[in-house]
Amino acid sequence: MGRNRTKSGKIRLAEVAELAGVSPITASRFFRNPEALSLAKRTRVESAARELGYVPNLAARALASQRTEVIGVLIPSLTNNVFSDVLRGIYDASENSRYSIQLSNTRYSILQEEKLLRLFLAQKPAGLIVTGIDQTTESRAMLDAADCPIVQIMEIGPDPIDMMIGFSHYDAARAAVAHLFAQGHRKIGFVGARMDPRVQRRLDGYVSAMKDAGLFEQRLVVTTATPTSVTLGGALFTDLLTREPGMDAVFCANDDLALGVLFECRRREIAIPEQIAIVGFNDLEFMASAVPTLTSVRTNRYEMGNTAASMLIDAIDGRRPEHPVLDLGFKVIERQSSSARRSDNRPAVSGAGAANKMVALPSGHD
Amino acid sequence: MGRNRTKSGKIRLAEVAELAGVSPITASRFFRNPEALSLAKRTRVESAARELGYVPNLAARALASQRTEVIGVLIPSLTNNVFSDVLRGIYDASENSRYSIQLSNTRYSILQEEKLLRLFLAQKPAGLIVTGIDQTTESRAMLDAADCPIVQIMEIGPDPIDMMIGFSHYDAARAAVAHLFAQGHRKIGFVGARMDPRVQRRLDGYVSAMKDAGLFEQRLVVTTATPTSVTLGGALFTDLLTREPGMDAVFCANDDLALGVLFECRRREIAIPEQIAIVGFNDLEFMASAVPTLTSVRTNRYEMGNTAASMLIDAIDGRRPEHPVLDLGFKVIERQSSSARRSDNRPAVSGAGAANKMVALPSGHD
DNA sequence: GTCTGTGCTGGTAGCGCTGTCAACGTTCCT
DNA sequence: AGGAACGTTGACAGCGCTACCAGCACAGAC
Repeated sequence: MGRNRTKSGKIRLAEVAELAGVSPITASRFFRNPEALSLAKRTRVESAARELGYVPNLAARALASQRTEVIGVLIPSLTNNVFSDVLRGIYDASENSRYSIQLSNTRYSILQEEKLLRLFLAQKPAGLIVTGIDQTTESRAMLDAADCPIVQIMEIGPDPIDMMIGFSHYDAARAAVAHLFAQGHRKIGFVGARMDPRVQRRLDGYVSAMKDAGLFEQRLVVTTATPTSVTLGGALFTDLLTREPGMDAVFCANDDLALGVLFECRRREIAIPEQIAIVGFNDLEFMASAVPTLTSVRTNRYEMGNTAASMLIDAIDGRRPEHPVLDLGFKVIERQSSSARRSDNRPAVSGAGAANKMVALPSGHD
Repeated sequence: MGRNRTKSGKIRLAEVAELAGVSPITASRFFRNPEALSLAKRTRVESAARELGYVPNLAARALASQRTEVIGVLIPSLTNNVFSDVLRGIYDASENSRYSIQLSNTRYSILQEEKLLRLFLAQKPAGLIVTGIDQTTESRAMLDAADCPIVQIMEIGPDPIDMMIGFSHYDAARAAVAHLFAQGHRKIGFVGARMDPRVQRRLDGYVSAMKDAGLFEQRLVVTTATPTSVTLGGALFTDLLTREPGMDAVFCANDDLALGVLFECRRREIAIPEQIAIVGFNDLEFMASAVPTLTSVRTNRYEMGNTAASMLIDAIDGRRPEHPVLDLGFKVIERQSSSARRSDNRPAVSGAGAANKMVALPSGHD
């Protein structure tokens, strides 16, 4: 056996076929569509492959079949822990499939995204996951013309390219503000960093809610293009406080900023929520643990990535979902930092997040 | 032109060659080793490729050349933000090279690692980045036999497979404990989660430092196999406090735990650092922003990933580094949470981390 | 003038696999 | 009995690229 090995010493499909006593093409079929083989040959090929430790050569397969088993993923940031949750979901879903993930970082640039898209598309990916709904016209054209399934993640909007999974950042922000209104807050500040399209839509949601209540003032909004950080949260909050000392609540575009605000309040001995209420966004793990515990808008990041990859793989395999657009919703998780009145002025010793009251549920339009 | 396009409509090398008026093989050389062409042909091929928008077919290239331009990366976790920094470094370094990254998650299982390694190696990667120095015997054998450069990251140790970049977690932990000793602390607790090999070595460093000082007691150590979180930090600290109420400092195996301890202290109204000092590990961004600011051991995660990928790419291209083992060291960043006496009993309003005093520098053995 | 070496170029022959289509045997129907 | 239908199998011909080696022109050495 193995008398005609490839020079690299690797086992080829031909060797497996020879050992199994079938033609190479039959052995090939075993790996792609085992049901097409008779039970006898199937077991023969299987044991031959196992015995020889055969691993298919993906390059040869890709070349011959004119398609790859690669799912391209375009995300804007590797730093942001929001995306690490999404990615984990994607990788988990891909793990038991035959598809592998090819990840690229657009760095929040739609031009960079366009460039990467061109590169990806040239390699004929099996599927594509792209972030958001803001692409260049050129990118959009390429995606529309692509002959593979595509999922847009992180948010939902009109006119999907193919499939779409996310939630309405606009509605989520409105819900957060509505929650603060319900607690009696009126002068609600907005703190935002990076200002990518999704943060922008959170700002839009905030603005619309404030305007609806006749409470909007431009000086209540502080934003920057700088990437987010805890420290930045403190700095932006300081800005906001200078502009509007009478502020009674802050809605932060993400949880890092909210933590920064919390610490800054502590530095300034501002009582939370008595003097200032805080609401964050994303509901990262630490929010339930902070003192006081921090209210946040929970988003289903892992599920988003996981479902996106599952839907994509199903679509690649010809099982298109009934509903190509999936709204995963959000929840306002109400905690101490925004409760109308604290039951006890000193923090509870009992531990964090004992009772996370949920306020607004699933989501969006409809 | 294009009279013999491939059916998929894609431009092939042959088309480029035809337009440039050279043979396909010459055009091929242009992309692999442009210096080998005469200037005239080089410019002709270049403009032909640009004009046609040629993108090479990587599958065909891989099949013909018997090697891929893929760098395999094996990391134990996608959740842990320590790895997101490392990954960012890796992706950044790969971005301007012709290599692409293939990422897989071992989930802290060396058996899973072995399985993934087998898969990777079968595709003849151009290079490999693996986490840590604890592989199965089988994995080790495969890696030793692999005919591509390999970099081990996150820590350094004896007997590198090929290249290695990281720092001594053992020494870093000893330095953290030494810093606490220097501040006058004696009953120093250890809080650790997940207990992967690197956390284990931090514990070992802590134990040895404590034993050297004759201060080690088993009940000062609280660990769990549970993945780390801020909330867990509070819970483990609570445990520790029950066992040893007289404790005057805690060394946390990572910053999330440290933040959890900080919040738990706040809940219990334990003054930091007067009653208990805190030292974390990794120096994540929020440590400088917390109130009080938190001492931590700074590790060069981005640089580790970035340098690892750069070294690897250089090695693939035949430029092996002078020193295959690189110790990136660490720094104990001393902040309020472990200062011997606070200049002012109330936290400074001025903002965080104004003066990060560095204590122990670079590192390890030398 | 012949020979050797160097720089550049091209022809040939695959890399390992799969798409396509034809062919076979068997069953079931008319 | 003849034929259609199905399930199963195999032969052939590439996929687009590169390794290998041969060949050419030219320069310098003898």
